[in-house]
Order: sequence, then C-alpha cells, then structure tokens
Amino acid sequence: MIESIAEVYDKLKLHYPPQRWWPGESQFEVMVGAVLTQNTAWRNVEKALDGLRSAGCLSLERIHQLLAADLALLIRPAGYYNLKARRLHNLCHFLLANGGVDVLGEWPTEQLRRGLLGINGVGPETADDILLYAFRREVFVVDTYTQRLFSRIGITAGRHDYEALRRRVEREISGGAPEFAQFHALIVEHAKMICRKSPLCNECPLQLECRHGVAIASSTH
DNA sequence: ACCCAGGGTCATA
DNA sequence: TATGACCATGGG
Repeated sequence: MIESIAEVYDKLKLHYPPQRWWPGESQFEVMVGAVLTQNTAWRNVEKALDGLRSAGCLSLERIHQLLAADLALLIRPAGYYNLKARRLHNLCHFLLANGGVDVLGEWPTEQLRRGLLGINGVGPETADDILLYAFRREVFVVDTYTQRLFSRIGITAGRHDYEALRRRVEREISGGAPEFAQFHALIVEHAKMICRKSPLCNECPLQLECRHGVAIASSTH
C-alpha cells in the first residue's frame, strides 16, 4: 500500500527514465502550448504550434496583431480553435498590458498566479503550467491524471480540491521546480503506459494505482 | 462508430 | 456548491 506522495514519486523514478518535458523555444511558446493543450492531445497541439511557427506567427506581437478568425485558422488542429483563438488573445493582452514577459518574470509567484487566473480562459492547471514551465516557479501542476492517480491510490478522498492537493504535493516533495516538473511528467508518462498496455489493475507496471481490482486508466472502464 | 485527449466558462437550480 | 452544455480536431 502506498502511503505517501514521495513514495509515489520514488516508484515512478525507478520505473521510468527521466522525462524531458515541455520543450519550447521560448517562454511565450510554452504559454501558447499551455492554452492549446486544454483537453487536447499534445500531438494536435504540436501541429498547431508548427502551423504558427511556419507562418512566422509564434510570437507575442504577431499573435496579438492577428485577427481572431485568422488565428483560429492557424491553430485549427488543436481543436476548439475559435475558443482558443480568443483565449490566446486574452493571454497576449495580459502580457502586453503588464509590460511583457520579462517584466512579469519579476513578479512574486502568488501575484503572478492571481494575474494569470484573471485571464478569461486560464484556469488553475493552465496557470500552473505557465508558472512551472514558462517561469520556473516552485508550483506543482495538478492535472486530471494526477487527480485520478492519487484518488485511486487512496491518497486523496476522491474530491476535486485542486488547491489542497497542489499544496500538499508542494509540501511533501522537496527539490523545487525541477522536481515538480519531473514528477508531473512521470505521472503523465505512467498514465499513457497503463492506458495503452495494461488497463487492468493486475497488469499495471508499478502495482501503483491498484485498488479493488479497478482499472485506473480511464474513468469509464 | 465510438471514446477521449496534459480544461475552462457560462447558464441554471 | 454543483451539475450540464458547450467548445472541435485527430488518433486509437
């Protein structure tokens, strides 16, 4: 039986290679990816990012200038393109209205987090993606995989409670931003593995999320 | 033909 | 506070 969050991290590190996660040419590209990947497979996000790049539009100024309709066309493979075009514009507006990415880099983490959450289209996970992977702040990202995993193991009582879980991981895992990033990446890697290869509890690689013989890979299984 | 993916907002009750 | 509808493409 798994008892602590640190124990989960240790097991994941033992069974999977170190993950290189969220490669991006710039902080801004990471932020764009964070919006585009909302409820969307990453491979589709890559297509959209490539589209923006090859159009020479993967920059704060260019996206800000684009008409929503044109932007939507460029990010079409990422899905929800009309919605996400608006959200990207909202993000750009926030960045420009506050002096740009470098100036925001000087903000304290809590202030920056509140600012990001104030953007229409940026919720808790997207904000924390940006804080951790674009600004390298000591913030852990709680995504649906994380919630499902911890809920199954019995670490959480199965409640949503995003903030509580985030704080708890940040308190129990030491090492700061690099460790938070690695932990999050390993959770996603693990989720992909069990989803494809071992949907059943008894076959899962780590015997990690086993509980009452129920599959964890998908809530609908 | 279905299921779901590295969510978030808004309208209802 | 808590559900439900909605957004939409692409791969399994």
